[in-house]
Amino acid sequence: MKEYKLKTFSSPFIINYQDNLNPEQLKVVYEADGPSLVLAGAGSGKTRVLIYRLAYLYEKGCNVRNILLVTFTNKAAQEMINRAERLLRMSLKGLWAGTFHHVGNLILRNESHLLGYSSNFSIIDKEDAKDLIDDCIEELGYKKSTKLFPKKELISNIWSLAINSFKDIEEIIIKNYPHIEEFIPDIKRILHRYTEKKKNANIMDFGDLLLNWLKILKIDIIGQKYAKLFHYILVDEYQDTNRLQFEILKIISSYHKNILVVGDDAQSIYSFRAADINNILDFPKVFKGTKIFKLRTNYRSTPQILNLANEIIKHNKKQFPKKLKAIKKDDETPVVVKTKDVYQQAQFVAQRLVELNYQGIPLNHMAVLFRSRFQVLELEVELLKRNIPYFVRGGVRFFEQTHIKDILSYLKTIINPKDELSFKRALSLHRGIGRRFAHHIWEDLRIKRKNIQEIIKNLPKKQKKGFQEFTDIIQTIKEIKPPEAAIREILKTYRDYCYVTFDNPQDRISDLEELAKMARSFPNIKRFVLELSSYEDFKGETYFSYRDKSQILVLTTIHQAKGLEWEVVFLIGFSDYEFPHPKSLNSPELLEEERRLFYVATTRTRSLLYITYPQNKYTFKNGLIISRASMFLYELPQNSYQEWNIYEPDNASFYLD
DNA sequence: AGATTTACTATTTTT
DNA sequence: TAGTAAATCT
Repeated sequence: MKEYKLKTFSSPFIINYQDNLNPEQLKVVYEADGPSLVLAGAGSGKTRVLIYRLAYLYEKGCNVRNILLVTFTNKAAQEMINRAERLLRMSLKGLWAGTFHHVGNLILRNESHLLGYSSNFSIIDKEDAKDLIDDCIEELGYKKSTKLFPKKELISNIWSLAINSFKDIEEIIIKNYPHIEEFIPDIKRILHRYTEKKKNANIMDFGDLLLNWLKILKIDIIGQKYAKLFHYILVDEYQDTNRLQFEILKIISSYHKNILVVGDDAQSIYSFRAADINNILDFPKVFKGTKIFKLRTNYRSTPQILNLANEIIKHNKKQFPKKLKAIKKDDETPVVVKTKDVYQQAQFVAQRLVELNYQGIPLNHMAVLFRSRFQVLELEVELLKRNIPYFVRGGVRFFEQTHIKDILSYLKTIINPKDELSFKRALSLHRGIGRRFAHHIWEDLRIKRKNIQEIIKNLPKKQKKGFQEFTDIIQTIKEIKPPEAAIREILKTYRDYCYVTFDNPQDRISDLEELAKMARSFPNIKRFVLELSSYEDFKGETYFSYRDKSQILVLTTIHQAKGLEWEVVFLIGFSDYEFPHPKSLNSPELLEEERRLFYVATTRTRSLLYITYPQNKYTFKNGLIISRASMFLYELPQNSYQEWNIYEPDNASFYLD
């Protein structure tokens, strides 16, 4: 009898790889088995390659549950999955995808008991981490006013740098913060206490998500389990990974060895967060038998833009040398504009924006990039004056706002009763109870194991009322299943708190209404709280979603412009003293990173690039300084850019107010 | 506990 | 200048 085998998948559409990818890209899609390093220049379609590779693996019959896709943001992962699904006309549900933190979180929920954590551990953000460290400092009896005693923020930074770079605390301090060397033993004690406290409270910070992930992978059976699980591992933006992430990758790729990393060493710009450019430079050395692929065709930019970019990056020593080829037609040479001061710079940008918009380029095809946030302030004023709708990327994140965190702290207390931080936070929102009392009550309740009635009995009148109010809320919402109802219950009292505390209570309350609606799609409080961390979409950005996106101009830091592109780009504040950042001047490594930053900025451009710098600049420290263009400009050949001068009409005074 | 004053220090930021 | 952390006052 003849056997007829049905395919395990069936897609009625055949993906046409050949017509949609160039030979360089095709090679990656078909041949990137085993350790593979794809060096993808800016605008060379690296994301597209990953998407097709994903589709290809799926078509080959690989179960999506055996594929891991790691990206820089969760949003990026979502977008890639959407595109791959459109390609396949299939759902890729079950695929492991997201940031390292996200995947670590998912895995730790199943395995954390191995480290003495329970699966409902809470995650704290940087602000919370700072507060917890502050508690430790006080607990250990340090006087914060001691001269030079490191601030809580610094200690928290040291912690995260140490973890992510896989170095010890001492080394980090000596290298990055030599001025507090004398406090090394103290910092070690504080961080030791910090670690203990987190464990007792069943909470992890962002660093722990990676560190603990690695810890459980180091347990032989667990390491084997995940190494066997992930048949294929795909990593995007590999140039911005750090040492800790690298160690994780080493273990989980050790069985099937199909690890494909994609990145551009010229775009590594996150060293301040322990990203290590050596990860990409050393990849072939560490992963034996690495195939190296190069994507050298640039689809994004005109030859003029690309020429400039090539000229910029040429001056970096530490890199894989490569030259990008443009396929676009010739267009305008990049423009460098010298302006009198920041106000004239703002005027220029605004006027040029309007002109280009009038010529038919929609506002959302243009962007203004800058090195540091303060550089954009004057432009914002100018845009407001001219009624040009704009949007500054990366404001405070939705879930990091005080009022959102306040409400969540009640829910977190219920899910994780050990969570000291959330308990104290929620409790101290009630009249009469501050930091100190919250701490006392916590100790009585959890450490001395007194019961609630007993505690209430011994409290002063004022505090008694506050604590009673708090316990009532907790009792009530414990009975409530749907998270939406629980939030509304908390809001009954929190609403008043908003009016007393904030100067924009209405805004805050409507945010919270929004949060309640968001909670609607979750069956219970636990699911809501635990899954929030992957809710990347709910950022400040969504606020603007009701507006017509095509009519909004984006203002963004260069860092946040990663992976994006626009028809027209304005790079402002390109003056000496500001770009490169003065602090990078005496370190060759940092200086190279600043140059890469310049490279990233220019390569966001599809066709028109305006680089502007103000000559006169007021600083708080030195008063007026006269500045040249950035030192990076003088490294470039004259013909790679054109210079514009600004003329102001003599009777300009009528224009001023 | 909560309000007010004083002192200090100015990148970039994801989860 | 502004925004925050720490100290001091009520």
